Amino acid sequence: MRMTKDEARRRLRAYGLRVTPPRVAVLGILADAGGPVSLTQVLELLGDSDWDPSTIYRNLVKLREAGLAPVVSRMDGIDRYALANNHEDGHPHPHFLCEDCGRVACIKEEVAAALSIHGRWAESIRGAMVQLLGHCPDCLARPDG
Amino acid sequence: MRMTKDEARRRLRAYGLRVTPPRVAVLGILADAGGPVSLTQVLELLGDSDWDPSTIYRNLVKLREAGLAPVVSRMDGIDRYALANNHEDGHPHPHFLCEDCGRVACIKEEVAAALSIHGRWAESIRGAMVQLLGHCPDCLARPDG
DNA sequence: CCTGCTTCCGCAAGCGGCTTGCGAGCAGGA
DNA sequence: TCCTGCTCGCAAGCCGCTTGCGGAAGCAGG
Repeated sequence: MRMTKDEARRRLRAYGLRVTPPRVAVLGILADAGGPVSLTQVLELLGDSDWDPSTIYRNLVKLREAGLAPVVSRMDGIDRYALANNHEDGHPHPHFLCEDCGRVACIKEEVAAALSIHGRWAESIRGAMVQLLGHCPDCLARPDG
Repeated sequence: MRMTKDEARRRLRAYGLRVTPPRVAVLGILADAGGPVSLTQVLELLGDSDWDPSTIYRNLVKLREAGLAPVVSRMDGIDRYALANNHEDGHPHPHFLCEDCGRVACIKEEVAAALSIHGRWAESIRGAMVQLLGHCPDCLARPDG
């Protein structure tokens, strides 16, 4: 999932954004993560790079406004971003937040396939962001769950 | 959905909780609301009664620990409480948060019926709290949506 | 390379919702 | 009625998000 700095610069330009060091770094992190990441997670992954948190925050906002990194999950009130990937953008898949380990997983098939809904809420539900809160398979498997 | 003060006192006793004025008031509010309410909503509904917010918070915690008012939705990271009602407790139904009007609705039938899942995530999903984030039918119907 | 407009960055502060420590006060059983 | 332990009010703190402001940097055009 690696992304070269040149690739990052190219993408930023393509979306009409200026190229700045933190912006390139954030893009790289989103690419490496391979899943939805929150502002806090980005900050942690950046680690020792002394960029101001508000700078990273504003860059995430910019990236999402430009369409380069939409918010794919608002689970628990925390916005989580992911790189826009050609496919699966129009139809964001459900996400699962584990209350034990805090991991956010993408539930692509299992629920999405079952959402054949009728009635007053049909349109709302089809367009909604589906979020599931519970215990993930790994944590269920742990004896100390 | 009204609940008399005596009924509230009786319920508190039955769950092993002391009877205090704020506790009775909170119970009454949960009963009147008829839907999931958050700490903030309880405070608003209490209005001019000058109880400290932390008191109400702690009472909600107590009520949920006692099993009298479980958290039925953690949508957007905000805990929402509802009175324990004989039925439908073991199988909490999905909730829908409207991004326009902020209303939380209970989606009893439409999604729940469709959740026949197989595979690695089956158990997790069956036990999970289902949350949907989007635009409710009413807001979709408004022309200025 | 230099200029100048525009955007971005760092700092600092603030907000909303949740949470807790502490001492005074009340509920309720002996 | 008294005593013990739960509860209340106050104050502060935490966490994640958000914004105002002045100085710095990107980048298009000369």
